[in-house]
Amino acid sequence: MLGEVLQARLGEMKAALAERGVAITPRRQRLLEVLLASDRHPSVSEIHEGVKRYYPGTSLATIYNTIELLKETDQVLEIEFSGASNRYDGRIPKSHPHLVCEVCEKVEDLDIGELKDPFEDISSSTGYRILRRRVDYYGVCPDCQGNPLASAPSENGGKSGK
Amino acid sequence: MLGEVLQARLGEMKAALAERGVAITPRRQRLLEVLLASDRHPSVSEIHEGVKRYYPGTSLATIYNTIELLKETDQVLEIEFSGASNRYDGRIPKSHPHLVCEVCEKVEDLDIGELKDPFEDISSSTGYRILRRRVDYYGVCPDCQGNPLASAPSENGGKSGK
DNA sequence: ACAAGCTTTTAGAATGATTCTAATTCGTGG
DNA sequence: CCACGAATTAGAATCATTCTAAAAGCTTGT
Repeated sequence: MLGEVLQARLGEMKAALAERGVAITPRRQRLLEVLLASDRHPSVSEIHEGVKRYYPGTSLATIYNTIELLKETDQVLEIEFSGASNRYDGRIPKSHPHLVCEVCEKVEDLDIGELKDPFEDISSSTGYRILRRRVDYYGVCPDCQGNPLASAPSENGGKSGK
Repeated sequence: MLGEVLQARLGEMKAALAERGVAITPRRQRLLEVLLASDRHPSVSEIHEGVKRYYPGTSLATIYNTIELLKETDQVLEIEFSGASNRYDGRIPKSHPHLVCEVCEKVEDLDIGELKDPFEDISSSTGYRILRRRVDYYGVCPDCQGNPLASAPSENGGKSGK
C-alpha cells in the first residue's frame, strides 16, 4: 500500500496519461505503483523486476515505452548517467536536487529549503527557454565511507563498468 | 594559438600529468591543445577529430585513455549524458554550472556569481563526503527557438538517438 | 648499436543501456 | 464475431564506452 500522498501522485499520473490519450493497462498500473513504492529512484531494470513479479512475461520494451510516456507528460524525473542506468523519480517529478553515492550508487533526495530557483533570472539573462534544471551532488555516503565495499551493488565495488 | 590564460591552463595540465608519472607525448600535447582551444565543451569524438588532423593514425582508445588520466588528476570536468556523448571542459575543471541546449546540443558555461556553494553545509548535514556537484540548466537556446532545425547537429533534429 | 623493461598506442572485440522493428496480441465498439 | 487501433513482445540494431592482446616506442645501461 502506498500511503495517501503517494496515492494522490498515482492519481495524478494516471490522469496525465489518460489525458494524453493512452490506456492505463494492468502492466502500466503496476509500473506506476512500483515506481512510487520505492524511494530508491529505481532504474528501468529495477522497475522491470517489480512489474515482472506480477506479470512475468513483461518485456523491457514496455517499461521503456511507458517511461517515455511519463516523461512526455512530465510525470517522472529522469536522472541520467552515462556509465550506468538512468534513474527515475516518480514521487517528485519536477527538478530537485539529489545526493548520489558513487560507491553504492544510491540516489537520495536532498532536502535543502528551495535554493532560490533562478529559472526566470537565467531565462531572461541568457535568452534560453529553460525547461529543467539538474542539481546533484556526488560523493560517498556515510555507509560507504567506512567499508567501501560493504554496500556495493555488484562485485566490482560499485562501478557499473559499462 | 591559445592566449595566455589558456597557456597557463595547458601548463597546469601538463604539470599534473607529469606529477602523475605519465609522459606528455605528442598526441597528448595535441589533445590538450584541442581540448583547450574550443569553448564548445567537446566530445571525445570531436577531440579525436582534432588530434587526427595532426596524427592521422590516432586511435579512439588513446583519447579515452588520456581523458581518463585527466579525470584522475582533476584536470577536466566531465559532463555526462546518457543518450549522447559526454562532453568535456578542460578550461575550468572544477564544478560549475552549464546551459545545455536540447535542440542543437550546445553546452555553454553559465556565469552567475558563485551561487553560494553549499558543499560544506551539505557535507556536514548529510554525512556525505562530497566530491563534486552538477548544476546544469536544460532548455532551448535563442538560436534554436525561431528555427528549431537550423542549428541541428545531425539530420534528426538534434536527438542523438543512441 | 643492442637488449630489457617499461609506457603508449592500436585495432578490434566486448559490454551494456537504450531504441527500433515487425509481428502478435489485446480490447472495444459495432 | 469482426475490424481496428493500441499495447506488447522478442529480438535485432545502435552507439558510447571499456576491455584486451598485441605491436610499437622510449629510455637506460652496456
